[in-house]
Amino acid sequence: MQISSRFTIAVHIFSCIDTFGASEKITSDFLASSIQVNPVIIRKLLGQLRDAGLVAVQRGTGGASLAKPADEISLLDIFNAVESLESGKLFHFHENPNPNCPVGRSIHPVLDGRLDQIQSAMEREMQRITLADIFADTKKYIAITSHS
Amino acid sequence: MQISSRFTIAVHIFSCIDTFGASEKITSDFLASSIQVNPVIIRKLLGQLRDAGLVAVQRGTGGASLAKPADEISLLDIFNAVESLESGKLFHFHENPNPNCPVGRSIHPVLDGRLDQIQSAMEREMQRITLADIFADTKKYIAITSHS
DNA sequence: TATGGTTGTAACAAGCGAGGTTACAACTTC
DNA sequence: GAAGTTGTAACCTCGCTTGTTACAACCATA
Repeated sequence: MQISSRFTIAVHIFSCIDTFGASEKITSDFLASSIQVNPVIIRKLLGQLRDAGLVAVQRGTGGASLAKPADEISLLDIFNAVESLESGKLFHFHENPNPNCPVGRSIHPVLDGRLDQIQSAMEREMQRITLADIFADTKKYIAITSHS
Repeated sequence: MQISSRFTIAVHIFSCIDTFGASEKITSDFLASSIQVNPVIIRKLLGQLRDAGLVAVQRGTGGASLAKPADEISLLDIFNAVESLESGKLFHFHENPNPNCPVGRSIHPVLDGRLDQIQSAMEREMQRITLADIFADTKKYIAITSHS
């Protein structure tokens, strides 16, 4: 099962805030047209990002902005905000291994640490990448492809 | 979205083969009772593991066994065998970013590499762990908890 | 060759989460 | 109050996971 597109959509939202935030009001409708999904999807996502302390959203008047400097928001922060994993675990373990079987008893103690180890490797990599990196790359890409 | 339990079930299957393979015939019914899931689930999984060249399954007479030495089967091999990701990608990207928006155009080129980088970190960790490691840990755990 | 245990697979169902959509109350500025 | 926006409820569809029954194909052995 793939990780849901909420994650890439969230990054897209941040890139829009950075690119257009100075000149335009970043509403859910504006974002919806860049991302091409329903505005309500965006609002729900912005709600998750707000609850995680990553964005500020203006009620009534409208508009989203960063709640922190870009280099203090990592991809892991975003991932954890929008991808609420069951009890924080990336891997879904089968529920009822047979406790009367030696292997059934041992599978959890043996595997749990390994699964954490794998998940940690992924999280470490996500933590190393911040929005500052993404914004820099986006600026570079837009500059290269626009001065034609 | 969590990774499906097929992965942990598959590892459980291998542990049973290693622990009981010498003394018992490892049928889908036997495995089903240790894992406590339906035998048909096991047969489908064994089919995927067989197609990936990881196990050998006897038709008619029944029984599963390793198709390779344990230290030549990594958790990544198992993961790829049972968790068929859409086009091999861990992250589901939103389908239609707006090509008329600078950010919509750049989000793919900017993010794709980063996502691959994260997925690679996870895969590298999975590749480092082989069934030989799991089997050794299982033996250790069973030994410790059985001589009471 | 007939029997019994087993695998492979089809067919279906229930449950869950993702993603979509409409609708509307609550809010804020003008 | 009007206009634009957010927050949220309610509902839908779709696909995937997991579970289940059923049965043909298979193979060793009696």
